[in-house]
Amino acid sequence: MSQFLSQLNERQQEAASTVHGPVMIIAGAGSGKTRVLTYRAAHMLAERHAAPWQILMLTFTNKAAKEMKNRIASIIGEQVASGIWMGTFHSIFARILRMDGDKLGYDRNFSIYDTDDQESLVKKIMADLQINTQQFPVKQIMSKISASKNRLWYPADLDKYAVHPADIKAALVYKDYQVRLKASNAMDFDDLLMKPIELFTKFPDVLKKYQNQFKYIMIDEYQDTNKAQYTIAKLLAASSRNIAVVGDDAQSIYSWRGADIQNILDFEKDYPEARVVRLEQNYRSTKKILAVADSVIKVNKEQIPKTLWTDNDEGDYVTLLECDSERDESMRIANYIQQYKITKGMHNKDFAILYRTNAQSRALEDGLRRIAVPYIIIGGIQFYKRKEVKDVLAYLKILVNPRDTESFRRIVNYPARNIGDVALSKIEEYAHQTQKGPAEILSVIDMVPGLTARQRSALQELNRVVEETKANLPNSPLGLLIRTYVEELHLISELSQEQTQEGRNRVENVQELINAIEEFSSTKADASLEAFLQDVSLVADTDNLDGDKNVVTLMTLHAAKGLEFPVVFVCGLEEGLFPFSGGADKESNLEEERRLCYVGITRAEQKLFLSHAKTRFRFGSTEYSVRSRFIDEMDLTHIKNEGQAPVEMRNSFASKGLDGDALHQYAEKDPYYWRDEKYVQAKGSPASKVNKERAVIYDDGVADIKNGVYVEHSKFGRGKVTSIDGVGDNRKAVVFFVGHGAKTLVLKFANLKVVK
DNA sequence: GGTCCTCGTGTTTTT
DNA sequence: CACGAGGACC
Repeated sequence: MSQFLSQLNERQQEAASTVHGPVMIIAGAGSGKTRVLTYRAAHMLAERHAAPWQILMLTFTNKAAKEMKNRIASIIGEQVASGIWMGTFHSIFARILRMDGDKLGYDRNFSIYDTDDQESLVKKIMADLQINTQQFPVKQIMSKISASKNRLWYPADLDKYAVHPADIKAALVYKDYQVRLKASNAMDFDDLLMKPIELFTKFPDVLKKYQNQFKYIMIDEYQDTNKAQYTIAKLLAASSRNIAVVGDDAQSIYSWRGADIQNILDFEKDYPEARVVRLEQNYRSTKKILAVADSVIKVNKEQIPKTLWTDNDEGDYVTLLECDSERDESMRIANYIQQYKITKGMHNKDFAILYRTNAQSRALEDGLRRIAVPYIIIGGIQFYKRKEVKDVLAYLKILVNPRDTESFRRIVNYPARNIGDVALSKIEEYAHQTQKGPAEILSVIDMVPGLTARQRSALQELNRVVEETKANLPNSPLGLLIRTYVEELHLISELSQEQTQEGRNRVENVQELINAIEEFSSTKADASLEAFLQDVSLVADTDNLDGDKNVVTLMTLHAAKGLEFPVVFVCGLEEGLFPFSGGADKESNLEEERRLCYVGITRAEQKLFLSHAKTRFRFGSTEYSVRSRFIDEMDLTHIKNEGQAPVEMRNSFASKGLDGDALHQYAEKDPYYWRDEKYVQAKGSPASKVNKERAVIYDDGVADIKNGVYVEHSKFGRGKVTSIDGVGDNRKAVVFFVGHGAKTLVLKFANLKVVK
């Protein structure tokens, strides 16, 4: 047994050293499952059971993959670790499809359609098929198609099992949808899982090739796999049977995306010889936090019984906050953060605020801004989904995949070229007739009947730029090439015409995208444009969470899975919101909500806060809410109910350094101010803005400077802050220095240090 | 074919 | 309330 396995407990060792045959690791929250997986891989490599490329590790998020790769690298070295096939199901199988997808009739440069692309395509199909979108909403049809694919159903299956008129329509659309995707040389997210199965079933030799290569398979978060993922794993592991899965049925929270908890419950049926290891010692949380988590989860009927225990301290009580409104909730959370920083010496990055829906973040942000606590929001609107970014990406996609109709449609009239629906359909018609992609028609645009001279010349110019860029693609630095491309397309000048903050942000986002390309091309082994496009199609916001920044983290409970923080706030514990109900709530949905609650609680290491608001602004009006049943299910002996906020605090908005009205005035004048990262960048933190919407507000040092705090100035020495005012770059403090008297200092320049 | 405006609608969670 | 889609007008 490798030396380093001694760093694991007995159960963990068993899981990590059982290399051959099927293994199921039931790993409770905080029981060190990532540790086990990484040590298991390291052990296999160190003992020469396997070469790196024979190991396939599938994770749920890119972030998890990255982290594991780093950890393995730190144990046995970068060189070896980088050879492991590690990534999300989607990214690994996209890679495989790029190599072998040609057998299914796809070009290796296939596009990956995101939800927007899907929607626009489905909409078009429904219009062509004359299906009423009032009666059958596009979103509904889309989700039926997606659900079918996750179940590995083809259009005929959906039709056969239809129980609702919408199912029949969906089957019709689905059929056409697949035809058009293929014609566009494109796949959607679901295809990335479904097509490999098709590939493996139709071409047994291809399956054999990968079976021979991947001698050892490990799957993280197995409870969240869907039918398609399950099937892929089963196919690949069929000959070696060296498959190790890690999961926790109590943390299954993705059934709405087709995840089937049965996959983990039935593992032993599929692999009767499986070794089952249970990891029940929690290293993360205090006894009280675990007890509360346990009291919630045990209400669920459907679960594998298990006892999670810990050697950690008893810990502090869990604090329950009864708030008047979401505004009150945010203020009290912010105040606790401030208080913990001062009295317990904690840092911003030690806190996480978790909520059920993204919409809740607004109010919470307000609370943090009032007392100048820097934060980052994970999720929300994603960088790669922004219009201006998608436009540029669409221009890039038509370079490598000229058959991509959605991308073509997106860019053909942006910037304006006088191409409307009429002209577009003429082009598409011609493309269809000549069996070509729409972007390929550009070079023979004169052949398309019925276009005006103005339209022709605009498209010829577009063609010139596209062809030129294509010609230079193989032998120019990618970043520079794209920069020129964007320049020649006048994309930036188009955006700069808007003299608004919004417009300036857009320009910045485009620049940032180009920076991302440059970074990609200088760091990746496969630095091709195709690889880049594939990569960005599959990134999520959560992937970019970096622990380096000292800021409070705000995110949904879903996004929090797999993470941990010293102090966690789970807020909005109200009936209807959490558990969330969209009308009829079935018991199984409720159980999933409860698991989500369990996930939230178990993110906390030392201290957990729970909160609910008695009134909440929803659907445009203030509604009364009843506190969540989850609170009532909890073991109250570990919970301290703080009740309502003390009266003085409820009235003390103005004394927190920033007056409410002033804040709103400022926000109105410049709504993007708060989301502007430039301020932080000026302070010497040049982090990439990619995926970081609504990011950091203040540099941390500035946030700590408050009334009454002692500070050190390079020239005046020590002083005491007597008042403070303003926001951002204009934030000023009056500081009384011994021997110098009171000075008004602009914090941005003064470079004050807080004296502890 | 573009733009402006109004009206309507909808808000779960994401690879 | 905030945003988008679609309609009317230029």
